[in-house]
Amino acid sequence: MSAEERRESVVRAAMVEFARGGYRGTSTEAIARRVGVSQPYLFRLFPNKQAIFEAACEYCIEETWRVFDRASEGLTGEAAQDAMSRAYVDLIEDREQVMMQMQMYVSVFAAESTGDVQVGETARAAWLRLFERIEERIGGSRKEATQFMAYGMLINTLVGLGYPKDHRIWAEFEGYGKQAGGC
Amino acid sequence: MSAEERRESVVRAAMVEFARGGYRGTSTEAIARRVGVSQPYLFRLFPNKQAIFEAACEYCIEETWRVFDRASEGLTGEAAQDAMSRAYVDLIEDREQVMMQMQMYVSVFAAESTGDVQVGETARAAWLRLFERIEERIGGSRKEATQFMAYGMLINTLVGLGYPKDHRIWAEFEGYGKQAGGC
DNA sequence: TGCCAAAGTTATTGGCCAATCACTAATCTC
DNA sequence: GAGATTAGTGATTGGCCAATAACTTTGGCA
Repeated sequence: MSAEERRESVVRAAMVEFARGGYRGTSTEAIARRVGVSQPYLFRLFPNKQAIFEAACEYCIEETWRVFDRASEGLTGEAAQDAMSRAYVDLIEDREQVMMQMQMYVSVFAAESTGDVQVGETARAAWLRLFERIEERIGGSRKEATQFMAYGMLINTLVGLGYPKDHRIWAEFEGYGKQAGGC
Repeated sequence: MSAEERRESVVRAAMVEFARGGYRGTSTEAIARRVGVSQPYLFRLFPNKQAIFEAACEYCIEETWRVFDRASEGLTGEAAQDAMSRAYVDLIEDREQVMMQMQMYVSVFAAESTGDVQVGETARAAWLRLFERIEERIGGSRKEATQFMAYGMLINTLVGLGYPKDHRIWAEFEGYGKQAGGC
């Protein structure tokens, strides 16, 4: 397998592991095991652990956009928003995707505390890009986009906390744990 | 100082440290240093590190409610909601408070992966209690309460990512980085 | 076929950290 | 002021982990 292909498989594996354990709670050993290579080899593909984490963050945000994009292709306004809402409800079945997002959010502060501002800048840029793409797809309404993201972040929280699908806290989110949607 | 008083000062210090480093990224040594006691003494006050973390989670959620409660005392409906919105905008000046919440959200998944379901149950119960108190204060509207929480979680995310106050991403949140409020 | 570059491994190290143990200092109570 | 309870410390240990260095395997192509 080429280095480039390996790098991508590392990023995917890293996403799963980091989603679970966070930056500090995930060993490079665990990532390597999941990929099926030796632990030191990761350091041939990436300069250090931090770089793997950053790649996983970017990948995760891009992946989220791909899901929204595919779901709302050719749509605009409310129709696009509905389509993306439904897509997100599907996406969160994959708890790892959501948790990696959350890990990204908490890691910026930690990184800043150790003097590393790079992580924060990368993360802010990635998130802003996602926001603006959604805003555009919805039809340029900042207010709508903000609300869309707000509900998304609440969903992330509820997923993180692990409320079961049929818990009453999900009541306002039609379509999750039920048949069909349109949030 | 009595053991009970010490325990509380440990929890407060733990909140600050965990907010920054997360569960795995925070050493008991760091917490002890902040409190001003020796590291082994923490294990006289708490059975283990996990217990300190859980106490910090509960404290953090309670603290959040106290802020809302104080701000909206005697109010109901929209007035209460406005008051709480404004109070939250003040609260997030203290980035640690917000980050501890986020750490709590991401730690449940990690704990579950190691077979510990206790953390999750504690966290879900604490969060649900906060939600229901807010819901009641607002006047019993689940929809309004959900929206309130949703915007709260978005704010948490933006704080986590560290967008400066005057960044355009905050545009929808009147009162943050500006003079007055009413979100 | 033989070579070389890219892919990949084993062994190791130095640092960190939760938790335990054995011990000391202060405070209270009669 | 003795005796006991409570607050608190120093030293240690066993396990984990990021990163490095030195070495081996594999595949393509002249």
